[in-house]
Amino acid sequence: MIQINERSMTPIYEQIINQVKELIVKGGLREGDKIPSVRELSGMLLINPNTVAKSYQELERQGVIATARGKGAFVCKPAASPGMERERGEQLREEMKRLIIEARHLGMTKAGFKTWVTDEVERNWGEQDADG
Amino acid sequence: MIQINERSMTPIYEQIINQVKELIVKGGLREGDKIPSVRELSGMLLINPNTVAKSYQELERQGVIATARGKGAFVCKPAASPGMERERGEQLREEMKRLIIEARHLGMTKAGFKTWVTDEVERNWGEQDADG
DNA sequence: TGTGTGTACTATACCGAATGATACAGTATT
DNA sequence: AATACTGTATCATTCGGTATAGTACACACA
Repeated sequence: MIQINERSMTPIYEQIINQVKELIVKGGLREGDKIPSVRELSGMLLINPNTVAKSYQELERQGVIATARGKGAFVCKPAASPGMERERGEQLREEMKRLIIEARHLGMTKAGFKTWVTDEVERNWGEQDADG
Repeated sequence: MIQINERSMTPIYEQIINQVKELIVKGGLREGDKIPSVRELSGMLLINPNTVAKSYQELERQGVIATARGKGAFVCKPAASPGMERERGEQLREEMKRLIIEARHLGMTKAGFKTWVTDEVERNWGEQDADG
């Protein structure tokens, strides 16, 4: 379900965040589904509970999951606050800009880049939405 | 020319790397151009020379610039080694995957994402290339 | 012989990531 | 009431990367 790469440059708590989001997007987790408890997941991944807790707190801050003492953590319906969307939208622009510059330095052409992006979208977007 | 954001989460030496690459892509720096010396740039940015040196070493490792003792650092002609291209290509795929998943969680539609990417490409790609 | 260049090395300070352990607070079940 | 589960909070500690500081070396050029 969730796998951790010890040698990755991205910290463990971010790997958890990213993989939970990926599972949701790709249909492995649906709205209302219960995700493993802090202690469960820390036991499965052989990492510290505090690290998992940090991931869940950030996921809740982003409106991806909802947590409740004694009950557990559950997948939310997508409902990001406007402020949060602006914040993460700006970050997304910066990352895309960096990615484009990197692609140029790898020798990609503009047309090649566009088709490459299209391929990656088809591979990672998950289920179709209204205008898919 | 190059500006450092002290409060940014990205380390200074990476900011330098990214901005040098951006300058090259956007035409501010061309093949053969001399870039500021380690001590010059560290003086301009009010940072430690070792930090600039680290940036230049990574830029040289990636084949973006060439350095020579006593002469300085100069912009290279793009000639990345095949191994380097594979390494960075894989990294690019991972980043794009993460970016796509993030876009979904921000409520973008597939079509909306594609047009957004197109806009960013037009804004950041720089001069036209063969099939632009 | 100078001056400017990249490079190398050591030492230090700071911060985030991750661990370990303990305790607290709310929920559900028995 | 008791118990077991949940998320949360706090403290201490270790570890690695970032950045600074200072010094020294090797090469190029005038």
